[in-house]
Amino acid sequence: MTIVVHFHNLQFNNKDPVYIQIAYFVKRQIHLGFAENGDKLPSRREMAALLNVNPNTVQKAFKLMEEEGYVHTTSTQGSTVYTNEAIMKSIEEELTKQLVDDFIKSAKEVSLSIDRVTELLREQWNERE
Amino acid sequence: MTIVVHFHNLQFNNKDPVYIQIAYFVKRQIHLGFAENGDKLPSRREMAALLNVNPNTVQKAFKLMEEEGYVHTTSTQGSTVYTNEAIMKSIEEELTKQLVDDFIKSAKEVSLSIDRVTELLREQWNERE
DNA sequence: CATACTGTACTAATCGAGTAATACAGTAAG
DNA sequence: CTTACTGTATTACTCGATTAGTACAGTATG
Repeated sequence: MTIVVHFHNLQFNNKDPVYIQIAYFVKRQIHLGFAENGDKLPSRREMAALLNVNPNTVQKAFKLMEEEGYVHTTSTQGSTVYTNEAIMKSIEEELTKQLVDDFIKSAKEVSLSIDRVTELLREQWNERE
Repeated sequence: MTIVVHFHNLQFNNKDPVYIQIAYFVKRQIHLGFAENGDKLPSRREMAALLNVNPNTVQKAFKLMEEEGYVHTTSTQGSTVYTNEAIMKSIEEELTKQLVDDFIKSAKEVSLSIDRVTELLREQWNERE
C-alpha cells in the first residue's frame, strides 16, 4: 500500500516564502516520523491545487527538497520521500543543533552567560498560552 | 564634557539592512553601558561619511531609533542618547527575554523538550572557534 | 496512436525593501 | 546678513526575491 504524505494541516504564515514553507513542512514531517522513506508526494499540479498556489511555486519547493536530499523524483512517477540514517541525522542537525547554535551566537552577542540563559529558559518555557 | 558615542568598531554584515545594523549597534552600546543618557551622536552627514553610506540610510536608522525611544533629536543640536529605567528595561527585554522566547517557539516547533534543549546548550556553548 | 498524466525550462510580471539624489526649512555663530 | 551647520521630506532608482504564465518533452495506459 502506498502511503501518501498529505498536507491538510499545512497553513502558511505570511512572512516566509511559500516554497520555503512547503519544504520545511515536509522536512518536519520526516523529522517527526510522519513521513517515511518511499512515501509518495502529490504531483506538482495536484499540490498546487491543494494549496492554492502556482504550480511553479510548488516546483521550486520540490527543487529545493531534492537538492537537500530528502525527496527523489522520476520524470513520470512523481516524487517520493527519501530518507536513510544520514538524511535523518542531517535533518536532526539542522532542526536542533543548528537552531541551538544560532541561538547561542545571538545570546553571546548580547553578553548572556550560559547560566543566565538556562535560567531564562526555565522561566519562560511554560509561559506561553 | 560631552561624551560622543563612536562607531569605529561597527562593522557591517551583508545580510541585514544597514540602517537596522546601525540602530542595533546603538542599542547594544546602551545595553552594555557603553552609551549613556545624554551622550551625543554624530550628525546624519558625519555618520554617513564615517560609515561610508548614504545620509538617508543613516537618517532611516535615526528615525527607527527615535521611534524605539532611546534616541532624542532636536532640529539644530542633533541627536543624543536617551535612557531611563523603563528604556533600559525594554531593551533588556528585547535583547534577552524576546530572544529566548523566539528560540523557545522554534524549539517547540520541532518538538524539543526543555531538558533536551538545556543539554544541547551545555554541549554546544563552548564549542565555537 | 491518442489521451492524460508526469516533470521541467524559460520568460515575464509583480512587488517590496533598501538605498540614493535632491531640495527645503530652520538656527547658531561670525 | 551670510555661512555653515543642523534635521527632514519627497521622489526616484535599483535590485533581488517571489510568484506566475506558458510551452515543451517524456511516458504510462487504454
